[in-house]
This record gives sequence, structure tokens and C-alpha cells, in this order.
Amino acid sequence: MIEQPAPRSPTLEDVARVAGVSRSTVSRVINGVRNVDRELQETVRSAVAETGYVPNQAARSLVTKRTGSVALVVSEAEHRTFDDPFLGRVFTDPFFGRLVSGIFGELRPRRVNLMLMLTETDEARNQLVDYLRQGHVDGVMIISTHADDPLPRLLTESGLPAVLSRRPSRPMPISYVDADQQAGAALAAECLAARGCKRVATISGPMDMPASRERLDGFREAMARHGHAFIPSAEGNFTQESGERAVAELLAQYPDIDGLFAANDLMAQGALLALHDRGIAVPGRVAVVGFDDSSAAKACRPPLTTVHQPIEDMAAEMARLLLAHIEDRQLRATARIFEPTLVVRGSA
Amino acid sequence: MIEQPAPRSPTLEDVARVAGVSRSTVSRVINGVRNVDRELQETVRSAVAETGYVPNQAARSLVTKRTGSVALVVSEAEHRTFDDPFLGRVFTDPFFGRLVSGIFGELRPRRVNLMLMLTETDEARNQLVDYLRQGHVDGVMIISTHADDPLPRLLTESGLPAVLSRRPSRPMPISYVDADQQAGAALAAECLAARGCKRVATISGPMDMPASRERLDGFREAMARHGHAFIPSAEGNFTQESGERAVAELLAQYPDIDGLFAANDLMAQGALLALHDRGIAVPGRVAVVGFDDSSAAKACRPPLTTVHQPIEDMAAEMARLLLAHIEDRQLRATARIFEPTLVVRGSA
DNA sequence: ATGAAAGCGCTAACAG
DNA sequence: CTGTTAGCGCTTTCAT
Repeated sequence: MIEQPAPRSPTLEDVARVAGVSRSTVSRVINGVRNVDRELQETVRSAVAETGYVPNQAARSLVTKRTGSVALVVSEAEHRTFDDPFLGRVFTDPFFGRLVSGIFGELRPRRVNLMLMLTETDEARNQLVDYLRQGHVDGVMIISTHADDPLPRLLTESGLPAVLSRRPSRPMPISYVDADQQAGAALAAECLAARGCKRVATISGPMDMPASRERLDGFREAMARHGHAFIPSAEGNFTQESGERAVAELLAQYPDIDGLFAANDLMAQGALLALHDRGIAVPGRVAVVGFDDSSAAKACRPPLTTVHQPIEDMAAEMARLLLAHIEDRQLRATARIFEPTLVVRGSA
Repeated sequence: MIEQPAPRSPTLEDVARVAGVSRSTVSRVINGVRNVDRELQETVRSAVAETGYVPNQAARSLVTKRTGSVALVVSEAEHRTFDDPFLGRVFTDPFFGRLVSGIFGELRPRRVNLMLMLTETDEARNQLVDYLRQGHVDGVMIISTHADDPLPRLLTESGLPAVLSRRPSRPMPISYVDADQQAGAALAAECLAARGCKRVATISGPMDMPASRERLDGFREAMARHGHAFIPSAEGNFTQESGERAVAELLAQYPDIDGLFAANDLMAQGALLALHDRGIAVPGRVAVVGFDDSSAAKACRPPLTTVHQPIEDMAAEMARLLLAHIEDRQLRATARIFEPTLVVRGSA
């Protein structure tokens, strides 16, 4: 047996030699350019099969300046607290899974790949921008939760195609997708008002997140329209545990609450649990409305009446927008706002 | 104002010109090779800052044959059923979030990036292998749920560094991480037996998943050791709804069950709900044990006694193993088995 | 310690 | 319709 030659993987050149044509012809066949003779196409194809050729992505990117990948960046504030032990709490929220699903639905058919990135510190954010500028990806979707997150601006300035998962805190030329948070919260208010609730309270999300503020404002405004001047609130952090805690606080101050709006389903679930532990009937004594219509909503007793956000659709739209920006670098910033709807189940 | 030149991003050559040195010297400084004069290093560094240079990853990969990224592939069977509407059910399982967290914890400090990929069809799997062979990533972590999944073998054959998230169904030279499923299930059995449960049943996962089988076998064997010859089981699909359904089936046939082991927490949660709806006290009349110790376990009433798997640790180990294989292509296949523990809460 | 030069594997003008 | 050629931006011998 003779020593094998180095197991170098086949290149275009190798295929060309086997097919008896030039490198460019092989390249044309592979990239589906029409101007190639039928017969030659076949010859080339079998040469490809014979050699087991696959194109080298690095070489290709080097000349096309395209990678065929986009990034999904989850940008969080750096806050590791007692109830927030590990990095990337987002990942464990059912919200995230739906988001990824929606994105994949759009990306996969186009054979675009997804890079998942997480930044929690300013240092990481700066590194990230550098990294992205190295041309690892063609564009970025940013899931940014905090109002003062510098990342949207950094990326806008970098000139890389980017789409944001919410309205930017300050006006900037970046495309984004969002749900009408205020309208959604108003839906919850209408529901509670329609039931005749008189003493309504709310569990808000962290006040440094725009979505939390908007839901709180939207809820209060809508309740005000129904004559409720004051709506007490307790702040949670979108986890189930924080929902339990918040209810405890609220009940301590206002024991006769008869309606409750939680800014997401996980907290609403926590609220339901806490209410149940205290023997308070839902919706009999307290009606509860959540937000998100996540999987948690159906896992509750009673099942949660909640505000539905079309997360998958929003995520898909985010992906489409990004792809459009990559295709046309001149495309101007666009906003897509989705309307939430109320899903009535058992809790209100 | 004169027309600006094309806004081409700076290259090594540009930096070299500004610094008054050669391209190679700049390259050396950037890649931290020692043999460079102190002063020159400074000159180069400021030239880099001045020009705003960032290395081009494609060019670099082309010569180094490294990308600095690894892939996390989620390989699922193609089964879209009525209760399984969208792709990637895995993503919405709290399990997945913990996995990603654990992986990131290991990858981030080393500045390795994560590509997320999903394959549900055989076609997609073949495409995937081609894609990976194009050199998009340096290695692959495979989350494969189904016993007959061809992907582990395909990737093993491709020669790409790869690590599997469970023991391979058939022996093959691939590194993997797993929890001792049988031992975990046995823990659940001991717990139920110790409580004095006499009529015990179990909700299994899909029988085409090795983990489901192993948990079922482990549970039955351990119960047999305690004198229980027959353990009825109903098959679920790891979702909460399927847990509810399974309990209904079980109860219809065996109304006097007093102990229940569910193969994951989501199904256990469903079981708790179904039991509650029927006015059956837990753990009073039926003791329930879950598996995973996921976030769902604490969101139940009563909170779930469950078998803890150190998912984050396992995921971190998976990442470490992969990195080791990338570093040393000769490294032989290694297995790491983690021991589950029982977490006693309220349900048993 | 530094520079010159040779590619890495591919695409895209440009000729023919 | 096909082949030739010139790079893409970087790392890495090899000289010096």
C-alpha cells in the first residue's frame, strides 16, 4: 500500500480537472449561472459528486463579502441578583423559544444561518460590534430589553444592516418591529372594567424596560378612561417568583383588590399561585389578566386570560426586514407595529 | 468639498502604510506574536486605532482554516402533530434555555461563537452536513432526541469535531455527555416506594427517544426491586398537555393510583393540573415525582419533587469536550456521565 | 526583528 | 458559452 497523499479536501480546481473544464465553468454551474451548456453542466455535476466537493465558505465570502448568516443578539443589562442566578434569563422565558421559532421559519427556506450571541456587559457590547464588523454575519437582529442599552446606537453607527425588536428608546434610523404595548394593556383594562372590577392593581415589569413602562402607562390610561384615577402597582422582573412577591406586596397594602393585570404571563402565573395559596378565588374574588399568551397561560389554573402578542409573526417580520436591508443597503428604516388581541380564558 | 473615496474598510495594508511598517509586522502585532519590537508595537497599535481597522474574518479563515465558531444543532424527528404546531418545540422547553446558558458560560470567555441550527427532515440533515463541511464552523454540538436519528453518524463520518448530548443509540466513535437516566428514574422509584405507594404508574416520554426508554426501564426495574411487578404507563410527548392526557388515560384504567412518576417536569405539571381538576389531593392521595428540575418544578402547586439533572454543567462539559476535540484532532472519543439527584419538594 | 512573496479557494470581469 | 486572469485580505514561510 502506498502512502496516501494529504487528505486535502477537493477544490474547484480539482473538480475542474476531473470534469476537463475550467475553474470558472465549475463555479458557474455551482452557483447556478445559466450560461452553461447542458451537457457540460452534467459533466461538472458528476465531477462534483465524484470528488465530493463542497465550496469553501471562507474563500467565497472573501470575494463576495457575504456570509449567508445573520446574528440574533440578545442584549441584556448586567444584573445578576439573587433570583436571577445565571446568564441569559431570556433564554428560559418561553418568549424566547417562540421568537427563535419565528425567525427560523423565515431564515431556513432561504438557507440563511443564525448566529446566537449574548451581551450583558458594555465591554461585551463593544467587542460584539468589532466582531460583527469583521464580517462574520451579514446583518443583525437585536433583542434589547433595556431602555438605556447602547447597542442599538452602536450598531446603527456601524452601518451594518440591523433590525431592532422594539421601538428604539430615542429616535434613530433603524428598522424595528414592535407590538402596540399600550393598546395591548388597554385591552386588559377593558376586560377588567367590563367585568365590573372596582379595585384594580397591576404588576409591572422592570421600569427600566420600555415595554414595561408602556404597558403600565397604557393600562393606567385606559383605566382612567373608565373612571379609575389610581391604580396601585408593584414592580416585578418578569419571572414567576417576582409575580408571587408582587401579589404579596399588593395584598398587604390593598387587601380588597378585585382585579389584577400582570405585565407578562409568567408573573401572572406567579400571581395565580400566590392567590391560590391564600385561598383567594380566581376569577371569583380577583380577576387576573396576563400579557404574552405564552405557553404558561395554558398551564395555569384557571387558564389565563391574557393579551396575545403574535411573537412568531413579529419575529418572522423582523427576519424579513433584515433580509430586505441586506438585499438593499439603501432601504430606509421601517417600522412594523403589530396589534395585540385579548384571549379570554378562565382567569378574567 | 471633494468627493470622498470609496468607503472601503481598512485592510492590513492600510494600517501598515500608516504605521510605516510591513503588512506582516502588523499581522504579528495583531495576533500577539512576541518577536516584535516594543516601540513598533505601539506604533502599530495607534495606527490600528487611527484607521479603525478590524481583521477580516473570511480572509483569516481562508488561511488558518479556523472560524472561531461552533454550531449547536438541534436535530428532531419530523413530526408536526395537532398539539405540536410549530417547528422546534425544543426551543420552548425550559430545558433548552438552560442548555444554551451552560454552553455560553463556557464559550464566551474563550470568545467562541455559537451558530444555532435546526434540522427536522432528512433532507435538512444532509444539507447540514454539506454546510458544515464548507467550514462554517470548527465543530458541532448535537442535541439529538430520537433513537434513529442519522445525524450523529453522518457527522462522525464527516470527520468534523462533534459532541453528542446523549449516549449514541449504536456504538460509534463520538464523544458524548449524558445523565445516568436509569439511576435518575430509580431515585424517583425509591422516593415513591419510601412513601409507601402501592399502586404506582408512570408517564413516559415518546418511546422513540432513548432517554424515555431509559427512564422507563430504570423506573420499572427499581420498582421491581421493591416488589412491584407491574407498573402501568402512558406515553406522552414531554409537553404539559400530554401529561394531562396521560393522567386521564391512566386514571380511567387504574382509578386507585397512589403514586406517579412523570418522565419530565412539564408532563408532571400537566399531571398535577389534571389531578387538581379531579379533586385528587397531591401528595395526599397521589404522590407525584417529575424529572429535570426545570423552572416548571417550582411553578407548580404543590411544588414538584423531581429528579435534578445538572443541565448547565452538562452543557458546559459538552462545550469543553468539543473545544478539546477542536484543539486536538487526535483526541479519542470520551464519555461523561452525570449523576442525577432527587430534589424533594411538596408533591412526593 | 522585519520584510518580501507565495498562496489559501473562490468569484467576476474580461476576452475570445 | 467558455477560459484566462486578477484579485479578495490575510497568515506564514523564507530570507535578510
